This record gives sequence, C-alpha cells and structure tokens, in this order.
Amino acid sequence: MPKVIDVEQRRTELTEAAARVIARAGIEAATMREVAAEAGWTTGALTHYFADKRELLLATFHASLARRRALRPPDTASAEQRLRSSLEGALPLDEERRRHWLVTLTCCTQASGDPALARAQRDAYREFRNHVAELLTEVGWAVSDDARPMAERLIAATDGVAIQAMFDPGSWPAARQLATLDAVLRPGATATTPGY
Amino acid sequence: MPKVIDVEQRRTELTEAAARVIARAGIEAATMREVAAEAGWTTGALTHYFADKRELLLATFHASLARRRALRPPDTASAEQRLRSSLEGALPLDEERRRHWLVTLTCCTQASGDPALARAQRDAYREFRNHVAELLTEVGWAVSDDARPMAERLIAATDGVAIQAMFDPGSWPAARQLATLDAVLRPGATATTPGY
Amino acid sequence: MPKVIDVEQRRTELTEAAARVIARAGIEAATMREVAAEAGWTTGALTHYFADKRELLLATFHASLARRRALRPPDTASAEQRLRSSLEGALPLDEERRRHWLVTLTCCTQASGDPALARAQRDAYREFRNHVAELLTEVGWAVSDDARPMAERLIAATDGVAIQAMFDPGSWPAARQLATLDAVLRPGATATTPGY
Amino acid sequence: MPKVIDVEQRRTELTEAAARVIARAGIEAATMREVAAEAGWTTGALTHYFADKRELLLATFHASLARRRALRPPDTASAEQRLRSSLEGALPLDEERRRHWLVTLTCCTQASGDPALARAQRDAYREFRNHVAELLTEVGWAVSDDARPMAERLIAATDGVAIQAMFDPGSWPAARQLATLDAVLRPGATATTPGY
DNA sequence: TATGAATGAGCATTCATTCAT
DNA sequence: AATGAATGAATGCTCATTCAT
Repeated sequence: MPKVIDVEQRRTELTEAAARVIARAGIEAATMREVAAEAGWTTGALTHYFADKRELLLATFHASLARRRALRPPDTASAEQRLRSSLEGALPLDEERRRHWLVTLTCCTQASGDPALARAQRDAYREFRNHVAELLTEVGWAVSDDARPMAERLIAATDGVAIQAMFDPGSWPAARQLATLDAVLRPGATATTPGY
Repeated sequence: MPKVIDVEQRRTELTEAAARVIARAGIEAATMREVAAEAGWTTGALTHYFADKRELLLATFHASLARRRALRPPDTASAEQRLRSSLEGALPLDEERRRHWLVTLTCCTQASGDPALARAQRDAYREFRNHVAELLTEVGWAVSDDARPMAERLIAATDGVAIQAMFDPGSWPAARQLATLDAVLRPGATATTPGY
Repeated sequence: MPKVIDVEQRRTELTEAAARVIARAGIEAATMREVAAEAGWTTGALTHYFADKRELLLATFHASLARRRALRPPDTASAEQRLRSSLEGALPLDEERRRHWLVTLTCCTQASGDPALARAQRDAYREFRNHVAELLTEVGWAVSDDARPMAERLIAATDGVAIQAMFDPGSWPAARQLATLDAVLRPGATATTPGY
Repeated sequence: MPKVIDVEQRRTELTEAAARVIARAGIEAATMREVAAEAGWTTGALTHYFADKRELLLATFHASLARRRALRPPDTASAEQRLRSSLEGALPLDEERRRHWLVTLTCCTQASGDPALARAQRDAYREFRNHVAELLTEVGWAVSDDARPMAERLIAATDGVAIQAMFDPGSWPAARQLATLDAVLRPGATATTPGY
C-alpha cells in the first residue's frame, strides 16, 4: 500500500506557495517550477495535485478570496468586535494581509479573460458585503434596507484605505490604517466631507 | 533623408496597445508579438522604440498612472467641478476607465518585485492626493492641515467604490457609482456610519 | 504465503494490451500509463512483469511475430488446408489480424535502430518462409530446391495483398482478399502478367 | 528588408531531415530537437516553417507518399520501361528507397489514429494503382477492365518482395529483388504456383 | 503482489531578443 | 525605419522510473 497522503493539506501547502510567489514577484514569475521550488517540491509533484497550471491558479485565487471569511472571529465575540475584525481583515496591516491583497488584485486583473475567475471574485465580494450588512443590523446601526448601502459605504472606506496603503505603503503604516478605520467606525463619525 | 517620425506619438501608440492587451487578457498575454499585432506592427518595430520588454511595460504603466492627471479639466472650470471631475476619473465608469484601472492594478501587482515601478506608483498616488487636497482648500472645505486627511478620506471613498465596481461590475453600473460619489461630495454628507 | 500468480499469463495479458494500444493509437501513445490502463492495472504493476518499457515492447513485438505460428492449424489437417490457413493468417481479414499487422509494421519501423528487434523480425520471417516451403513440398507443388523460391513468391503475393489492404481497407474487404488468395493458390493459377 | 527565403525549399529540407530521423531511429526519436539538429537548424527555426509537430509529420508523410510519383521516368521512355521503373521505385533497392519504405510504413502505423493521414495514404496508393493500370493498358498487356486487377497483382508481387526485403534485408540484396521483379514482368511469366 | 507518490529528465511550444537585409 | 529569419532559453506538461508502504 502506498503512503497515505492528506491531499487537501498538500493542495493548501501548494496554493500558499503559489500565493507567496505571486505576491513576491508577480503572476509571470509564478511558473510551475518556481511554485514547486517555493513549496519544496518538484514540478512533477505539482501535477499530482493540480491537473494543470490553470487549476493551480484557480485554487490559489479561491483560497485567497475565501480568506476574509476564514479570518473572521468566532460568533462568541460581540457583534461590534466581529464587524471591526472583518474590516481589519481587509486592510494590508501586515505582510500576510498585504500578500493576500496582492493575490486578490492579481486575481482581479486575470478575471477579465476568465469568466470562472470573474464569478469567483464577484461571489466572494457579495458574500463579504452580505456579511458586513448582517453585522451592521446585528449591531443596530442599520435596519433592513439601510444595511446594504451602509455596508457598501463601510467597505468602500476600508478598501479605499487598503488601496492607498497598497499604492504607498510608506504613508500608511498599520497604526494609521487602524486609526482611519476607527474614525470611520466611531459612532457619530465625521462625515467624509465637512458639510456644515 | 530618412522619414521623419514622431517618436513620442509612436511610443504612445504602442503603450496604448500594450494597455489594451493587458486589460483584455492579462499581463501574461502581453507578449511582444501580441502587443505589436494589437498596434498593427511587427515585433521588430517595437524594439526600435523600446529597448526591451521591461521598458515597454514601464512606459505603459507610467502612461496609465499619469492618466488621472491628463483627464483633469482645464483650470477655467470651477474648483468644485474640477474636484468632482478628478474623482470621476478614478471610477471605472466606462470601458476606457475600467481598462485603466486594470492596468493600474496590474502595475500594483508587478510593483512588488520592481522598485522603479513601486516608486512610480507611489509618486503618482501622492501627486493625486496633493491635487485633491489643493482643490479642497480652493473649494473652501478644508484649511491647511485638514486638507490632506480629508483628501485621503475622499480618495478612499472613491477608490473603495471603484474597487467594488471592479470586483462586481454587475452591481455597480455607472449611474450608481456616480450617485455614491454625489452622496459623498454633497455638503453635509451623511457620515459613513449613522453616528448619533 | 503470497498469492500464486501465473506470471506468463499476466505477461501475455499485458503485451496484448500493449498491442491493442499500438494498433489503436500508434507507438507514441503506448506509454506505460496507457498500456497499464488498457490492461486494467496501474503503472507500478507493469514494472513487476517487465523491467522497463523496452522489455515490454520487445515482448509485445515478439508475441506479435510469433502469432503466425500460433494460428497454424493442427497437423491433422490436410497439408493444403494448412498451407492456405497459414497464408490467411497473413491477411488483415478482421480487426485482430489487422491489429497484428499494425504491430508487425510498427516493429519493422522500430527495428532500424534496434538490432535485437531486427533479428527477431528476420528470424520470424525466415521461420515462416521455411514453414511455407515445407508445406509446398508436402503438398507436392514443389520439390527440394524449388520450394524456397516458390514460398517466397507465395508470401510475396499474400503480403502484397495484405499491404494493399492495410493502405486502402475500403478497396480490400475480406472477401476480396480471400478471392485473390484463392486465385493465387489455384492449380494452374494465372500468371501475374498475361504472358503469351 | 529581411533576407529572402525560399520557403518551399526550406520546408523540403526539413521534411527530408525528419524522414531521415524516422528511418534511422523511429518515430519516437523524431523529436523537434532531433529533426532540427539533423537539418542543421535550431528548434525555433522549425516552428517558422511548421506550426507544430503534427504539421511537420504530415508534410513529411505526404512528401514520402508522393515520392513514387516523383521518381517516375519521363514520358519519353517506352511504356514498358516506365512500368518497370515505377515498380522498381517500390522496392527497397538502396538506402534511400529503404528509407522511404520505413517512412511509408510509419505513416501506415500512425494512420490508425489520424484520418487525414489515412486518407493521404489511401489516395497515394490508389493513384499508384491507377498509374500502373494505365501503363499496363499502354503496354498492351491488359485491356480496359483487366487493367486494374492485373495492376493489383503486379503491385502485390512487388510490395510483397519489398516487405520481405524490409523484414530480412540479408536475404534480399538488390539484385535478387530485381531478378524477382524481372520474373514477374517477363511475358509468359511462370504462375505463382506451379499449377498442374 | 500491487499501489500511487514522487522524481527529474525530456518533450513541444512560446518567447524576448538579435541582426542581416 | 522596418522586416521577419533565426536563436536559444524558458515554459507547461508528460513520461519512465523508483520506492516506501
């Protein structure tokens, strides 16, 4: 009898290696050889777990898209804590989260030519939006129909900070990203524009 | 006497072809052959205007990054109009602006491994931030030190909508993106969260 | 005690699977994986019975070359019947015989670079020639020195029809191949060319 | 302006190199690298003239199939000479003709899985059969309906010798092949079997 | 005995690049 | 200025083979 292998764990090992390579050097550098080397395997091993490169990349993107969900805190936490935590998961506060943003953005740029990828990306986004909307209702900041647009505004404020932090990491250390998120979440938060 | 060629115009032609290919099929599909074909030239012609592929891509990304600036309305318009117009340039309202977002995001994912690209991207972002801050001062919504953080909040709100529109175009037709931008810009705009 | 396996029978199973693959899709398609799958085994099992691919193919070719001999009718039949039967075995009258011609021809094209194969092929041919010559003597159509050239003419007439049937199966249904063989074998057969 | 190249001649150079490799070491050895090296080029050059390997092999087989026709003597020769010459073209009398038989047989073994190849092979055979039939009529050995079956018998006798010579070259030096063809072509040729 | 995980060499093909024209 | 022939180093992928189980 051959060795017993945990196929799912091995696949995760490999997609995480792929994510690291994509984040470090871009999608063009994510060759089968390079990903295999990053994971500590040979090319041949990769093809045992993924029929071809497309399948490897699709799995890598799916894993990255699913990550926001995976990082959510347990339901035992307060709704407000869970809301903040979900949004923090969308900020490039450390190397790992920065990596996942890079993989997500790479996924986005690849999605143009790949309907399956476009669908995965859209569904992951919608799921996140619904999740935030539910938490807003739970917290009591929104009721029914208000929840979705408010979720969109919150996600916009967060992703907007995230994008700026991706474009200019020097201007956006983690503390500053968090402070900005704080200001956005503080009850009675200042309007985007001063209004009067 | 050799033919007189407008070198800059030819380079622009070629980087725009590259941008179209990148937006349509991703950076991996942006081969010298493909870009040349898209522009209606042969591979050899490309190498007359760009020493190698790296230079072509760098020029393509630079052109895309410079675009927000290029689309700004003339100074004859009112400051408020110019502010709105600058921000609208950052929304994927049509195919062209969607294309430029794809190229910008591709640039971002490539910047990890390319300091020159990272610098270009950071500088373009800062220039945009300063531009928005200046307009906010001009409009009278901000004074001195307030201007930059307010510009960041505005850009966050705009880029955040843009990112959502990139991830889920179906949910974000142009009208809805514009309406969201309107709400953000409206004097006395509602806070992100309901506040009091 | 380990299972008792009929090694020879297993080897035959496997070489027949190899022959089917070669006939169906050519020698290039005859990979270890494909042959194993055709036989209903895994690759690893193949290596228990054949040290490597070369050995498997050699055995496959040997088996195919030996086939004309294997199909001969028992000695109890009349010499004339045995002669006809031997020659019929060299015509692609059905799928199985067509398959064996394909394997034999594949063997022939491989023999150029493989002296062992060339020798096996030559010996099988000579054995067949001697067999036909003996039958011709037994039948009384030839005596001593005449037998071999006459056997060669008979084999030429048969193999020549076989080759035409391989090249253009549509023109050579089994009945027509047999009729041609009949004409060749009929006492007082018409000369190849009309002669006088 | 780039170098002017005779594309057809270059393609011929390359298919002849492919034929040499196939004849020398079999279809499996006919890799792009090996064929390119045989022709004195690099792999990249091959792909300028053939879109892929399939196209190269198809062209190689077509060229080999067309060869019998190419070797025919001019129409100025007597019909009998032309008949003999056409049939001699089908005997592996020298290295070159032996090579073409190997390529033809390889083509035959590959045709099973490739309808285009099967068609090319069948058509080449039929063309040859018609050609021989016409010559038989011209020579006066056959009239109308007799021509085709007689052509088939002649081709069978020739191809049959050819196959035996391919299987056992040691037994079939050129002189012996020619002598056998002589006997077949001699007016009043001895019947295949002794008859009465 | 038989499996299938793993290897690493080799395959067809694509690519950026060079260069004679 | 522009071409496209030619190069040779990748690339994704397949393969025969090995070996722990």
